[in-house]
Order: sequence, then C-alpha cells, then structure tokens
Amino acid sequence: MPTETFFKLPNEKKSKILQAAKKEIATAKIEEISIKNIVEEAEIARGSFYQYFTSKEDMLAYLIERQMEELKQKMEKELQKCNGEITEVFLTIYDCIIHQMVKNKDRKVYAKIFANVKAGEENYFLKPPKEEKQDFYEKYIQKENLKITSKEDFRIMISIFQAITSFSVGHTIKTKDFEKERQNLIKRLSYIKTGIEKGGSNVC
Amino acid sequence: MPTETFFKLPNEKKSKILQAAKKEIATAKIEEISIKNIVEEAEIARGSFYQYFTSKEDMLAYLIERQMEELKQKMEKELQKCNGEITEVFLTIYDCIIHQMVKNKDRKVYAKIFANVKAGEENYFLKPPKEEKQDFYEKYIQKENLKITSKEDFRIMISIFQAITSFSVGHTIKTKDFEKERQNLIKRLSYIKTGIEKGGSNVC
DNA sequence: TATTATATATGACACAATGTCACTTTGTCA
DNA sequence: TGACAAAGTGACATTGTGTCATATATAATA
Repeated sequence: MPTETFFKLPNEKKSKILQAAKKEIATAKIEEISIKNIVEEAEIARGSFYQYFTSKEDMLAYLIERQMEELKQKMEKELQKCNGEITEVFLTIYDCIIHQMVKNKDRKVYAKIFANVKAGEENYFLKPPKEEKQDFYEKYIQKENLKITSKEDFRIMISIFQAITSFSVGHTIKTKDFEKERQNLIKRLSYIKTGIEKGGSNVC
Repeated sequence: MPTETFFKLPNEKKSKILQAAKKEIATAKIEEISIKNIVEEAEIARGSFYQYFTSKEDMLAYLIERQMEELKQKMEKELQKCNGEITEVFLTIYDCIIHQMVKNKDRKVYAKIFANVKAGEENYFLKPPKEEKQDFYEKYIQKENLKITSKEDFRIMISIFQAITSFSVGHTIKTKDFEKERQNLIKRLSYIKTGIEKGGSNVC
C-alpha cells in the first residue's frame, strides 16, 4: 500500500506518477520494470518514489489492485444483465476481460498483468472482490438446473468454469484470433454443460 | 542452450553446476535467482559461467527442459497403462505431476517451475514432447465414446482437460491437501464427462 | 621433447539499478 | 516573522550483471 504521503498528493501529481508506472508496465518486461524509468517519466526525484511506496512491489500491487477494481466494477454491471445460466455468466466474464485487454485505454496494462499471472497464485481476474469471496458467483448463477447437492459441489463446478475461462483468455491473447477463440470457448462451455460423452439425451 | 564447452565438460563438473543451479532455483524466488550464488556453490569462476551459458535465462531454459524431459518420460510410461478413457488419462497426468512435485528428489525445483508458469505462456507440464505436438494425446485417448466429429473438436476437448488439470495441480500445491484435491479433480473430471446439467440420462 | 596453437578458466572491471539518508525546500500556524 | 513539521531531493553505498584481457591447461605438430 502506498504511504499516507502519496494519498495526500494533489491529484495531478498522483495521476502523473500512476500514468508513468502504467507506461512502464505496458512497455517493459515485467521483470525489467524499473523505478528509474518511472521517476524519470513522472519527473519526480528517486527519493520521492520511496516516500510514496515502500518498494517496487508495493507500487505494482497497488496498481494491479486499482485496475482489478475497475474491471470488477464493469464486470458486475454486465453480470446484472445475465439470465443466471452458468455458461452465459462465464462467457460474459470472458467478454469483459477481453474487452479490457483489447479496447480499454489501459489495455496493455491489463494484458501485461494477465500474461504474468502465475499458476502458483490466484488469478486476480477471476478472484471475486474482497468483500464477497464466497457469494460472488452465487449471486449471478441459478443453481436450479445444475446437478449439485452441496455448496462444496457448487464451488467445484465454478472452479471448472474459472479454469476454462482463464485458459481461453490466455489463448485468445496469444493467438489474437478473437472470433475463433470466442467460438472455441462457447464450444468448451457447451461441452461442460452437456458432457463430452456420447449417449444419453444430453447430446447437443 | 548451453555452449559446446559446457557439454564437453567432465560429467562431474557439469553435474556440480546443474546441482548448484537447482539448489538456487529451489531456494530463491524466481526473480531473485542469482548467478553469483550459483557460481559460488558450484565453485567455478564467474567468467566460466558465461562460457557455459549465454545468460541466466539460457541456463534456466536448459534446466527446465531437462526436468520436463524427465517428467514426460515418466508420464509416458504411466500413460501406457491407461485404458484410453480420457478422464483416466488426465488423472494419470495429474498424478505424475504431483508425484514429481512431492516425492521426487528435485521436487522443489518442479514445484518452483510449476508455480511460475505464466498464463501468457504454454504450460510446460502439459505441453506434449516436441516431436509429437499433435498426436501425443491421440495416442493414449480413445475417441469412440466421445461426442466429437473433427480433429478440431478433439483438440478443444483436450484443452478443457488441460485447463482443469493445470488448475488442479496449482490448487493442490497451494492447499497441500493431496487427498482432498485429488478427489476434487475426480469430481471435476466426472462433471466434464457427463455434463453439469440436470436432466438426460447422463446423470451420475 | 620442444614449440606452437587452441580451448578453457579466471577475477577485476565497467555498468546499471536499487534503496537509503543527510540535507534542502516548502508549507503551516502561533 | 520564526520555528516546526512535512515533503522533496540527489549523491551514495550496495549488489548483481556480463565482459574482457590475461593466465593456464590441453592438444597438435615438428
């Protein structure tokens, strides 16, 4: 978290610093992000940076948190419009994420953040906002048509969709074939909905 | 790739260097891996390191490739035993990966590599060996019982399983509740097999 | 064997980036 | 106006990187 000093800064200066940080993130490889570049771009002294943030990581974490906040807000707005079908919900989430990574003014920042999500950590993009860890997905998804008998099962089901959605976003960014990858995701979701096995009336 | 010089080295020395590198990877945060530590541990001069590898990344890539080679071999051996059912195949893959990350002498190296797989790049752990990009999975999976009509669909189906398996490994390493997470994966696989939707005879 | 050529090994060095700190400037309030 | 606190500054010590001229070992040749 930035220091109190940072928050007390005039908005212009704050925004200039954040803008410089975003530019650096968008431009440099994540492991080569340099405070030197940021302070030069923001036209502040090196020492000042450390008066605002305790470290490079501190700054990055703050910036990521802000961007995710923005994403989550847009996402919630879109999710309101869903009819509660789980596949629709996750397609919406996918669309929101892709939109941020392609159309948003900070698209390169989003893309860089996403590309650097590690398997060993939670995916910010799919992690529910802090207050509503458990209930976030329940709010938007109708359970009536699902083969679940417990909350635990519901969570397991959600995790399937999270994994698929995350995977699909990754692929989309790599191939940049937005049409195709969206269709692929739809196929994946439909497979999950009705099963991959032949037989039974669950056939597409 | 290491230089010719490196490969010409006596096995003992080579192995001492690789051992030092592994120790560093197992110990340090990925972004803090230091050649300094490696050369000290391996008791070679700093300059020598650069005679063997062109850069830190070069060394890491080589080491990762070696470890993945080892993993893939073990994996193929286990896959031979499978009956061709897609869920069994991916459970086997999961078990192999977890085994390497928990029981293998280089378990910490494997765990560190896995934890640092990024969303923006292919997951080494699930990427087929270089020669057999396309056919790797086809070799072990029976398609007869699957609702697929094209190679393309088969690949999409595989990608679902890859995503789930990777996700499950990640969770397992995080929670360290091996029993539970394996059961969760089994549930996920079963959901994918028969679908998550109520109705139809595909119910569990 | 002596001599030359080639390959390997070495650590001092230049460079680059980090985080700190003593000092300066600015702002506030009695 | 003065004096105290808050914010700003850039030189500095530190740490790690990759390079390079030089030293040493190994092989090849006469």
